[in-house]
Amino acid sequence: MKPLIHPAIEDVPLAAILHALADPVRVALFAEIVAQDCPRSCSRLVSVLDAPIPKSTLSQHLRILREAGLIRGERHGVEMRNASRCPEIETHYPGLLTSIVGAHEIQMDAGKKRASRLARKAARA
Amino acid sequence: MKPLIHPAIEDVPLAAILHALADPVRVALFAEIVAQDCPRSCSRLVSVLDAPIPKSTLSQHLRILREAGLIRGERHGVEMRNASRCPEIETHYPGLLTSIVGAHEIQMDAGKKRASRLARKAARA
DNA sequence: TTCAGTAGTTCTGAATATATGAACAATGGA
DNA sequence: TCCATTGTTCATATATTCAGAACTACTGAA
Repeated sequence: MKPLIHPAIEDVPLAAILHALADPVRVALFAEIVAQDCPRSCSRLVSVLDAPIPKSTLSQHLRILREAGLIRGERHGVEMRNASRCPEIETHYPGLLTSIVGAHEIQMDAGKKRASRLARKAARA
Repeated sequence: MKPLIHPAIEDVPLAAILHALADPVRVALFAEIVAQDCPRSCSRLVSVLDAPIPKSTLSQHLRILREAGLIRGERHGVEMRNASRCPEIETHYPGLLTSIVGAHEIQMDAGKKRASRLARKAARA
């Protein structure tokens, strides 16, 4: 089992941070980790996703978030706990993560509204 | 010559916006377009990049920015003028682009400082 | 009108990245 | 020890991206 990589924020190119969050699954995972104050295990994280994903894929996604400096992972026995590194990043790139997570929530809300509009329309027909 | 695609912001997934900006060349292009108040032609844009890139690559990068709703392109005679769509996006995702462009500038400054530190070190040796 | 030059675009194959099933490693009980 | 649980790594099929070559579209000059 290879040791986990946690780069210093100043060593992470902005492109890597944006790339890590430029994936619907990964923003959702990150937003959940940020929202909860206690670290989340991988298996608990899957449950917040719309569609279930294979665990190998989840593992890769979390590695990308980790190596982009966005989360910190710690192995506790058999499970892996994932915590956000927001405060560190906030000092280096003020407002960046807040606005991205905010945009993600705006998008989720818009999606819900669209879905319920479609549902009402279907119910009338 | 295919017509240019300019999607409505609400139809662009957040992932597409972040993906478009998750590339060093594309953020640099976008930051330049945002910084200038008058639209920039493709050829003028190349000059702001550190390394010159082939025009086919530039064309693809600008298409990605366009289809992510970030810029608006207009053909004027033989040239293509690229303008930012920041105001529209700002109303939909407040603060998003400001903080990303801001982060890009922070990164550029850090890069410059690092370079001049290395230069001084080399001069001493 | 034809030609040459300029500014971008599209096509295409090679290089690169991503997703996932299968095999594997690590830990904690029974 | 054996098994269940959690997650990682490997192999490979699939998808994306880059950049050279060929192309389109427009302009001005002859």
